[in-house]
Amino acid sequence: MDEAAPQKGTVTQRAIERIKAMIAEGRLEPGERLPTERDLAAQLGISRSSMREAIRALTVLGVLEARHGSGIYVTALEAGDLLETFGVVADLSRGPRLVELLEVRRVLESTATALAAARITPEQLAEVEKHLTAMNATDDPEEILAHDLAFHREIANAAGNETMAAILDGLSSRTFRARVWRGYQEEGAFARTRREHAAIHRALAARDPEAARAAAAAHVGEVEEWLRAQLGS
Amino acid sequence: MDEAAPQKGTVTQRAIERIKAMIAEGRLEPGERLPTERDLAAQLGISRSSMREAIRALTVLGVLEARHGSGIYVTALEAGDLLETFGVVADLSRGPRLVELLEVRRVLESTATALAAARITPEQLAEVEKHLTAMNATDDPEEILAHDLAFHREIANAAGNETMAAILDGLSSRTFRARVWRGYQEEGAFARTRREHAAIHRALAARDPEAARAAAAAHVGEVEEWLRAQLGS
DNA sequence: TCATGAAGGTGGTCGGACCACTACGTGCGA
DNA sequence: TCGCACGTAGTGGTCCGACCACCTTCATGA
Repeated sequence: MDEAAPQKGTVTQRAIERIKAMIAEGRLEPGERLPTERDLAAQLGISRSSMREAIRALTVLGVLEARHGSGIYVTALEAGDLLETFGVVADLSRGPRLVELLEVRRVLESTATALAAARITPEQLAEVEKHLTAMNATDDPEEILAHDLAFHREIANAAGNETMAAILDGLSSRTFRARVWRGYQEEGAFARTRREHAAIHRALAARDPEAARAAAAAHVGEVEEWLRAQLGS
Repeated sequence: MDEAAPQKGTVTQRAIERIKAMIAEGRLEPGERLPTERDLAAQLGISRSSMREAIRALTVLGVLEARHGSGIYVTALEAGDLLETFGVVADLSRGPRLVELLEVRRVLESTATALAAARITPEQLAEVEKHLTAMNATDDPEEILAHDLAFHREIANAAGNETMAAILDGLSSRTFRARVWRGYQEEGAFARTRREHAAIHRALAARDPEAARAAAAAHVGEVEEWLRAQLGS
């Protein structure tokens, strides 16, 4: 009775779609445990090998999570889970595409910073300050980079839009920033970066969304312009 | 005990990282053909099964492309290839996260429309008009949706940022819009949508970026507000 | 010269075997 | 009775070998 199977694509691809559909239709809830690989394979009438490939694919997409010895589970399906793969884009992009990514980041980062200025709590602001001072208190590039990332991440979180924060996180993935900032900082951009960070912080403390937007846009824009110039030469 | 044991994660996961690194380091160029699955597995000292899972994972991420009978190739690594998975996010998001996604789309769409107003060519503008009139000339929801998507896609392309266009494409994936718009249009929003689309087109034709930005923001914002209200009730 | 088809190579699928880890219940000892 | 160690079943992780489906290439012959 379960014949009439449309032979489109590979069996693995079909399995991926089936599982995705099950989740989209609500037949599988976030956090729920799936049947075993062996059972799932039997249900869809495919081999365990093919089913494993499908599961692996959905795992890297952040949809499923496999726990060795325990079972396969649907993730919480939160923004962070599903947008983790965004980092891959940033890591594998080169040349003009890097500028485009920074352009997207400038747009989102400025908006997020503006929102944060209106919504940030005193606790979150204190956290931002912590990373700001820590960033200025060291000369270790690695440490600076880490606090720089945390600085912007905290702001993005304060904006109250998890999806936006997750995208920005991907756009600022460690390897991405390391690649771009290495050259940028070598040109003595430390002082400028500090001033820009200070300006962002001032705008947040003053609860001034427009100033925050401008400061964030200028901050990312500086890097963007530098990179554009680099590619031109 | 163990000497130089990189035993972190599964072998498949390590294989994924290895291949990704090879591409990031430029040892594999876009479009280049990889060794066979069997050779790759031998090179990394793992089984073909595990290697296949790694390849499948990178395939769904849009990094690799497997051609049956021919070989495995690195994709062009363009924005569209890597951001195809973005649609999964839109398809599997529910509740409050849908509003967040629309918020992101509002920010990016308004920026893209503003850029398009400054950069769009007469040919592209004609294409936009084509979809606008086609959209208004039918009552078939499916057709309207298709032209609606094409309308915004053409504008995003005219903005000149492929990455941004690809993200917007994912945020407007067919199933995503179908889910949200079904209810939205049922409330007789057709007339309002037409007015908004007309306003966007006018701004584009007038090469007025600020007007275009405002019109696009209002357009997405309407849906956003409606969805927010839906979730509240 | 060009259509044809045979052959080899490649990804796709399958089934089974075994390993590594987890979860849970049993039973021992305190 | 309680607590903990241990054993055991079940699960995902890995490997192997075989075969199938498809593409590419090239020798063949009209």
